[in-house]
Amino acid sequence: MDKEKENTQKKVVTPDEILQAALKLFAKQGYFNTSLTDIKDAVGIKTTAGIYQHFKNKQTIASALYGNILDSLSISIDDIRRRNRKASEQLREIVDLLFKLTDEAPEVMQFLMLIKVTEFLPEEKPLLDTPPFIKIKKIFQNGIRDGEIRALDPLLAYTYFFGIISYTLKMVLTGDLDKGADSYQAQAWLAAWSTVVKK
Amino acid sequence: MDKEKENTQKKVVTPDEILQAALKLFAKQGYFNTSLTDIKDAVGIKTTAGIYQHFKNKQTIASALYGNILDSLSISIDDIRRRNRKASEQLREIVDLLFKLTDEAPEVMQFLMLIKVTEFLPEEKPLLDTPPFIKIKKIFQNGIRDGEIRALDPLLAYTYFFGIISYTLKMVLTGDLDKGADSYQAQAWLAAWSTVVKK
DNA sequence: GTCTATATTTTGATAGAC
DNA sequence: GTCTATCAAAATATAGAC
Repeated sequence: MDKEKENTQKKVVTPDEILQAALKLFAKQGYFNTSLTDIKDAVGIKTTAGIYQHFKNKQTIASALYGNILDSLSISIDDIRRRNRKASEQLREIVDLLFKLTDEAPEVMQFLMLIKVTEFLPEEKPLLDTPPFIKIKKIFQNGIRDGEIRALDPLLAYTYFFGIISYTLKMVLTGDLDKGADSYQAQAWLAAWSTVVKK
Repeated sequence: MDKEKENTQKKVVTPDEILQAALKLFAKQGYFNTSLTDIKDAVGIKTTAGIYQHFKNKQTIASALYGNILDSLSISIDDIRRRNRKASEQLREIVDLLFKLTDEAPEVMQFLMLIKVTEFLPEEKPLLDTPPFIKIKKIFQNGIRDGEIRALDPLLAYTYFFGIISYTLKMVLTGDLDKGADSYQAQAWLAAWSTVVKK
């Protein structure tokens, strides 16, 4: 019995606590392996009924999480694009952000990169059609237009570049690569950038 | 009612029919979104009881599928390694195989690349610890030893190379890239190989 | 706004007739 | 070896007391 709030009565729970707990559980064991009972245990209330005060159902929790993560990412990318002009600089900062997130908020990155969201949120847009990724694709378009990136289908440039970046992060998240993401960042950037740079 | 075998009585079903139907359903809608009822409908028997004649439970079906796919892949890779000496040639043929499979047996590739198998088969080894992928990693080790591939951690070589290949295939499987996989093969190979080749 | 208690539904799974 | 019939378990979800 190493539960923190054992037998205390009427613990008060906020929507954000629920989201945090759900994120951890979804990242660790997947959406379908996580029941509302698991979530209620994690936030320390006695029944699942408390959850329904804040969220309509389990899907809504996942949807809110997905939305929050994409919003936050979108804002970061806006900021990066504002502060940098060259595609190489923008991509470098995005890579920096993703590697940092992998070390500091792995659950967020698991949700973003490992989990197939459309499997439990069929209403949601596929990842590539969401604002942050639309913006990233735009960076490749501009990079090609400006001659920084070699002439090829922008979507393929995106694919090669993020193939390397996201597979590296995936290997870190799964533990197949056993050091922190930051250990691999410099090399991965070089490898990824070299696939698209105009020489 | 466009069901083929409507109202015929006592349809006989083989284990392989069940596996094929399950593979399609798992690939299309995911393991957890696929019930035994879905599978029984797909194979055209009247109740789920018939399935239990051939498989102990739902997990066993997925496990058999996973095993079959890995076995088949392993055999193909053995064959490729036997017929080719250089790492570049071996990898080229493996890439060829994977792109062909993506066009000709997309469900198999979905199972292999898009589905997080450990989520519903917790007993199974992670993909990278299975024979076919152990052999692929070996190819990178040998390539480095022989000076064909530049000196770097073999697992990173694997990561960069297959980052590009598998992300490209993933984009095809999800429909984000809208032509057949074979349209992208030559370019993807060049991009992937260039990240590891010794120049 | 959390609690007790319960309803509802779905799904995985089995027993025994044919 | 498929069928009918049924079970058991688990999970989502709700009603109403406090």
